[in-house]
Amino acid sequence: MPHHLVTIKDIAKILKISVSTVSRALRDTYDVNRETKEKVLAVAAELKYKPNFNATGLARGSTHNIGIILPFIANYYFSTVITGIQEVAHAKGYNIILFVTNDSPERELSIIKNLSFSSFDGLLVSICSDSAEDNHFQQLIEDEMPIVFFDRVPKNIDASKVMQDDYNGAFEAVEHLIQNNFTKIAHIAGPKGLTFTEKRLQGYLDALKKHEIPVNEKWIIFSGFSQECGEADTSRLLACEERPNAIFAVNDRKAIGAMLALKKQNIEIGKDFGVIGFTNDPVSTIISPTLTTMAEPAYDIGSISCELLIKQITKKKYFHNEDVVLTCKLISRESTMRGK
Amino acid sequence: MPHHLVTIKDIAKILKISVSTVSRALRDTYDVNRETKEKVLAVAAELKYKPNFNATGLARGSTHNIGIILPFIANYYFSTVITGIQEVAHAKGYNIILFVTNDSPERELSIIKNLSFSSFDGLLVSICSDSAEDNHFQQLIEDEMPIVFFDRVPKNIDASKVMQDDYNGAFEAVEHLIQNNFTKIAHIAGPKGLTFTEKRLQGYLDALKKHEIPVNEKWIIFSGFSQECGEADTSRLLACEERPNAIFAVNDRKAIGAMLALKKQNIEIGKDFGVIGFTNDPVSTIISPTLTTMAEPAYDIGSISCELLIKQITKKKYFHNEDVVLTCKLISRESTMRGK
DNA sequence: CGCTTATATGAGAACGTTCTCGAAGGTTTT
DNA sequence: AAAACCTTCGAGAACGTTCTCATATAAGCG
Repeated sequence: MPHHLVTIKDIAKILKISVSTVSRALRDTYDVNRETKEKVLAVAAELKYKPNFNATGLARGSTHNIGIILPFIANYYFSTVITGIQEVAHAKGYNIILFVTNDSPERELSIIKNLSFSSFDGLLVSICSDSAEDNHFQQLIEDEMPIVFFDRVPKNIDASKVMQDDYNGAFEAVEHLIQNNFTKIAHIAGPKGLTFTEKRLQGYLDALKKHEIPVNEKWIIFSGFSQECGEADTSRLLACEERPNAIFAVNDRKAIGAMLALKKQNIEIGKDFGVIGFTNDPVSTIISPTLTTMAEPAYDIGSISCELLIKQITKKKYFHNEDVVLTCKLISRESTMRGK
Repeated sequence: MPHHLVTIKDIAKILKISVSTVSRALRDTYDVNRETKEKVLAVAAELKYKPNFNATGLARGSTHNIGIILPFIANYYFSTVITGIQEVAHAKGYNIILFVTNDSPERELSIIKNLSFSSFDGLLVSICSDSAEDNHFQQLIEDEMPIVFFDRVPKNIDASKVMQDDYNGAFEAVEHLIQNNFTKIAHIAGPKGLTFTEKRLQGYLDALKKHEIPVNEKWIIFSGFSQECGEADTSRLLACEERPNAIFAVNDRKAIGAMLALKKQNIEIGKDFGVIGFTNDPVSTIISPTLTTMAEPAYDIGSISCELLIKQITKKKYFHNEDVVLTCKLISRESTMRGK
């Protein structure tokens, strides 16, 4: 039994009216008789009519799709963001199409170059670490593609951006360490060049400044986001002639790496050495001691980005770029409760 | 500067040839002169021509999209599967469209009911826990929608399925416990009714049988997949008058929950009590003691499912359903190395 | 009761492709 | 030199919608 898709024509034929009327009845346009509209809807429901998005896309120049471009998907933060995006997209009748860059600028570029304009109403993007290629996004924007950046946002592009309050989050995290008597604080940072790496670094620096703690350049290390990086960075830190007694890590995975390195040297975390992370990845409650962290509103980042994008898509002409900054929340756990 | 999309017509006009020729030149069909083909490709590249997928979709009845329907995305297993899918989809020029059911049968149903047939060339699906509604998938299949199920597959549907070897994985896991002198083995299972819950249970039962260990019905608990469930199940287990001394958990998250419950009662894991999980979630190396587990080939599940689907899409007529079963691998860690 | 204005509908072009058919010209066969 | 074939291309329909325009009928107005 070959599946014959139900089209608007079938409905028209059954009711002996024209396709245009059916088309109008199916949408919420008003120049159609109440009665005929109801009839059409009834038949459509009965036949299980579903619109052909290719056809509507072709005719109206709009699809039901929004694209997401991001570095990874297999990690707590991003997969939670996607969940948030998915939720509002689904509610508003949009499909989401996923593009994963693996944090590779080449892959990012290739994705954008091959992007079929006609396939998306808009784009949600979190750029990859070394995305020097701001101008490709610039090109997209000039071509009037609605776009909102989240989390990892480019510096020099005028577009809507949604992110957490990295600066104040970092500031509070460091102050929390200080308040718990950890004053020799190192910072395991993210890769250079990423806006939020810089903002978290600045928060760290300013918190030290406020409390008149001198900055030790050797205690600031830039590297990737992985647990392994955190572990390696910490080993380097512990080899310094002047050892720190606390670490503020740019994210939880690196903080976990740090804890593993500390454990290997039998340093008692939370007592002799404080560790604080960023994100509130569920692992932070599983490791022992449990990890203090700045919780990021990942789900909200996703849902708000998506709402903003849809606003931009639908209001196109009257839309002004918006920056949304969401606050983080300190979650105090064992890794910073100083005993001494 | 309003963005004027370049179409096949533009190319035709420039070269003073017909659109049909351009269309042919752009694809790999052979009845076109080598020279003209090269000219067309050159102009297309210069103008940065990109095909309009809505138009090709309409004309050919095929899109470049494959849909993924799954319960969750924010967890190690599924996000890794998606990464695998994404990789081959991207390589073969397909986009992936994501639908998350949140493990709710209603949501699953609503997604399928609203699925626009014309938007997908095929579907990759992992059903949700209580998806009694097999017949909706059955309907899709009868309507000739290419579809392959992965991981959480329905029982009574004739379709391609890709999964890990749950039965033997469970069998080996339990044997591993026995070999390490844990013989009073409980099983924290998944929700009833899911095929892989049953297969893992059967592996557990048969391993006990082989080693002539009697089954204790009270030591088999069915519940959800979360860490909290694992913790609760374990508390119940420890309250039994006859206590087990080992747990085989249906997945790592529940195993972690179990470990947390055991720690609260100061039971020494790996020595007095063995715990083994399933999946090889990265957390299993972070918790202390580290968790022994059966590693699932999540990435391969994704990539193979996707390859199978694309094969089904392209060969439609001559395609026969395939079942692919991938082996699991025991990763032995601290939680099962008995001291006594 | 003829005139304008509203309301409701239909005819048909348009969106950007693919695809079928046939024609033109060239090459080989007989 | 006629017949048969091959290669290359163009014209135009088709895919399922939306949208513009025109038209038919009904309602309101002086």
